Amino acid sequence: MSKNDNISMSVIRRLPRYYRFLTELNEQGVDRISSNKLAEIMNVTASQVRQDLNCFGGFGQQGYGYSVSQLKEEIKGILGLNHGYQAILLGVGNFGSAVAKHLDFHKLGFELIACFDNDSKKVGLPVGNLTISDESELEGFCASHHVDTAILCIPKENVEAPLDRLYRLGIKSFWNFSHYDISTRYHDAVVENVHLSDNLMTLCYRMTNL
Amino acid sequence: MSKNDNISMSVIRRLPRYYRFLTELNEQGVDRISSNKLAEIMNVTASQVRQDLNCFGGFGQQGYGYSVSQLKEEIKGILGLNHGYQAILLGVGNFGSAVAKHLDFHKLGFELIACFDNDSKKVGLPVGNLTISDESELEGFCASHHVDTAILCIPKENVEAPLDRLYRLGIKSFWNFSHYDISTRYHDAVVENVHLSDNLMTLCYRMTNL
DNA sequence: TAGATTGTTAATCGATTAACAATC
DNA sequence: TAGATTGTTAATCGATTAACAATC
Repeated sequence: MSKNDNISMSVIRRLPRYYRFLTELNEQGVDRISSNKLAEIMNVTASQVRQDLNCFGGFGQQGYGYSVSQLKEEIKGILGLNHGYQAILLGVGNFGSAVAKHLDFHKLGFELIACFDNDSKKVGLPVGNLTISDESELEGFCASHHVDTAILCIPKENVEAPLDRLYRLGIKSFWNFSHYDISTRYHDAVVENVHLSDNLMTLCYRMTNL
Repeated sequence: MSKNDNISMSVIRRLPRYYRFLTELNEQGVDRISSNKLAEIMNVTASQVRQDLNCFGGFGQQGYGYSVSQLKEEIKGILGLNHGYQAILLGVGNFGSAVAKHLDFHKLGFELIACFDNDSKKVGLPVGNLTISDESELEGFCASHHVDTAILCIPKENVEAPLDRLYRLGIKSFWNFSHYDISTRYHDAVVENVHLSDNLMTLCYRMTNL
C-alpha cells in the first residue's frame, strides 16, 4: 500500500469489481493478463485499468502484463479483506436476517459477532449461528468485545437513539441500510449506505425515460 | 418532462434523494423552500440543486423559491413512480424473500405480481401475500400476464439460463442482486445492480485506509 | 420598488481517455 | 534484439461550482 494517498472514490468503488474478476480468472487457471484483455472482459478501457492499478503501485511488467494471482492478492490487501473487522448487526427484520444469514462476511473482511433487536419476542431466537440479543445489552457487549462496525438494518425513525449509543461506545464505522443520514450527524464516521429504494426508483426512471 | 434528453446518470441517481427529502419536508408541512435551504439540509451545494432541477424544467420562482409539494410531485412524475410496472422476482432465498416482503413496491413505481423459485420444496409456500411458483411456469405466466421487470435474487452461477428465457419473453428491465453481468450479455437491457458485497468491501477499504 | 432567489452561462475542478516513451 | 505492454504524462471530456443577469 505504498502510494495510497487521496485515491478518489471513483477508483475505490471499482476495486471490488477488479477483485471479483481477478478471483474468477484465477479460479479458471489464467495466470497472466494484459490491461487490454482485462479491460475487454470487464467492459472498461485499458487506460482506466492501468490508471486505477497504478494508484497503488506498479503491479505489472512491461511487455508481459499482470500476474493474475499476484494482482488479486495485492488488491485483496489493498481492500483490507484479511482484517476480519468485528461487526454487530442491529435490527433483525427481513433484511437484517437476510444480511446476517446470506453474506459471507469472512470473505469480505469482516466477522459478524452479534445481532441485536429491541423486540423482546425476537430476543433469544437464532439468526444463522448467532442468537439475537436485546438491544439494551449493547453497552455490556461492547465492554467485553471489541466492535469495529455496526450494520444498521432498522428503519430511519428508530436509528438516532441506537446510533448515538454506538458512537458513544466508540463505533465510527457503519454499514447503513436505513435512510437516516449518519454522515450529517457524525462527520468523522465512515459510512457506506445501501439505499435499495433509491436504486429501484432509478430503475423506474430509466424505464420511464427510455 | 420537457427537456429530459441525455440527463447524466449523476443527476438521475440524485433524484430519488431529492424526492425523499421533499416528501419529508412536505409531511412536515413546509410549503416553500429555496435552493439554498434545501442544499443545506441535503448537504450539497445550492448550485447543484438548481442545476439538477433545471434539467427537467423551471420549477422554481425567482425571489420565492420552490413549492415543496409541487416540486415533490414533479419529481415523482419524472421518476415515473405512478407507473406501477409489473415485476416478478426470481429466487426466493434469504434476500429474495426479504426484498419481496420488505419493500413497498407501490411507492417505488412497481407492483410485485409473482415470485419464482426452482426449488420444489419452496413452491407453494407464501412470501408476503404471494405464493411461490415453480420457475418452469415462467413462460406460462408471462403468456397470461404483462411483465415489465424481473428481480434477480439468484446466485451468479444460475442466472444465465433464466435470464435468457426472460429476455426471450421480452423482458428487458432487470433489478439484479447477483454478480452476473447482464448488460454485457444484453446491451439493450436496462439494469440496476445491487452489489452488496462490493459495498461492504468498499467499507473495508475505507476502514483500512483511513 | 427593493429584495430575494431563480435560471443559466462561464470558470473550475476532477475523472477518463489517448498517446507514447520506458522497459521487460 | 524486436515485440509487447506497462507506467505515466498530456489531452479530452464531463461534472461541479461560482457568478450574475433575469425576474418574480
